[in-house]
Amino acid sequence: MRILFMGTPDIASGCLERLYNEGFEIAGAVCREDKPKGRGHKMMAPPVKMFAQGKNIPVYQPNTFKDNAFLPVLEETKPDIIVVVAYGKILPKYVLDYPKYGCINMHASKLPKYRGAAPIQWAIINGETETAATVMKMDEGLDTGDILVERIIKIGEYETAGELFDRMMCEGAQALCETIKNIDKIKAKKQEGNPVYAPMITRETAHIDWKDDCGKICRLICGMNPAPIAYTYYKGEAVKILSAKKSEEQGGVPGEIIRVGKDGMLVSAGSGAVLIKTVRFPGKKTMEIGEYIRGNSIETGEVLS
RNA sequence: CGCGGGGUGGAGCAGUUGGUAGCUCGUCGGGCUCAUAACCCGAAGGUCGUAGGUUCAAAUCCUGCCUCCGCAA
Repeated sequence: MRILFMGTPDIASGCLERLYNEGFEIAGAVCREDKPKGRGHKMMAPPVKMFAQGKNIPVYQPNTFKDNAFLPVLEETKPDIIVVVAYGKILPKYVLDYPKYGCINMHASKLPKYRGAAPIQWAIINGETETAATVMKMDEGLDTGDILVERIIKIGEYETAGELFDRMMCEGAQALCETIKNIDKIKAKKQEGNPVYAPMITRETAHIDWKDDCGKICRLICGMNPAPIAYTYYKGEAVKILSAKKSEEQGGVPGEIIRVGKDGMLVSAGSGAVLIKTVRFPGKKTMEIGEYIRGNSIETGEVLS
């Protein structure tokens, strides 16, 4: 079984690593092109490329699939199956049809919920108590393929997107292994239920609306961690909030800082309040509120926006 | 050449008209208290990132280097 792997970010790299360690034959790794990233805008190779290069797996970074542009790679690698994890581009039909076993995709949600770019984050933001690592047979739609393997994952109350990502990577990789090993026996199931889309997370998604319920705000904070990080404005400066707990305390207008102590900063919400524990002020590193107030001050009564 | 901030006792910070290094917390000792992460008294602990330069004198001005971080993508 020759596998052509397609994926770009960490979660894809983790799955590729697992497949590699399981001994599957990886004919090649396809990922998006290098992009200028980080401080100084240096060109950075995506995680999948980094891993593949370390294992001497051929890396392909096509800029387009139009007009059979990818055909030479398919003919060169001759995959029996293509495994896709967070690749970031739509595959045209000629690619989907090329391998004997078609293309399978690991998607980080319990389909048909959270089809799209940011399933993990939205599952957390919306307060789902469980999600899944789902492997489906790809078709031409966006995450609309028939389900092959589904591994349910419980979501903890204050679980961050980062934590869920890690577990998703494990379960997802496991699901992929199961699928590939039993590809002949597995019966695909149609997705059942109403689809829900998980659009890309933008900067605005991470902006806290203090008129929301305290529980929702906390979920947003968890769902936006470790990226892009939920934020609010304190005296005109964007302050990122890494962690917080909900509180039943009432008082003040939404966004008003009720009190500040070493256990955190209590901020009034639309209903209830939020005890902010970890923050990052502009130019500063991430700090617990208790640490921050030793050398800096936060004024009670200010209203965050 | 994307923009920007910082490296000062264990932690977070102050300290630019250059001239004895300070604050909050923590730590250690003691006291108070039924008791405490609370309070009071006291103590220890800093080559001010590094290499040079200017100067009678530099944490503070100039230059190179190392290094950490934030934003934007």
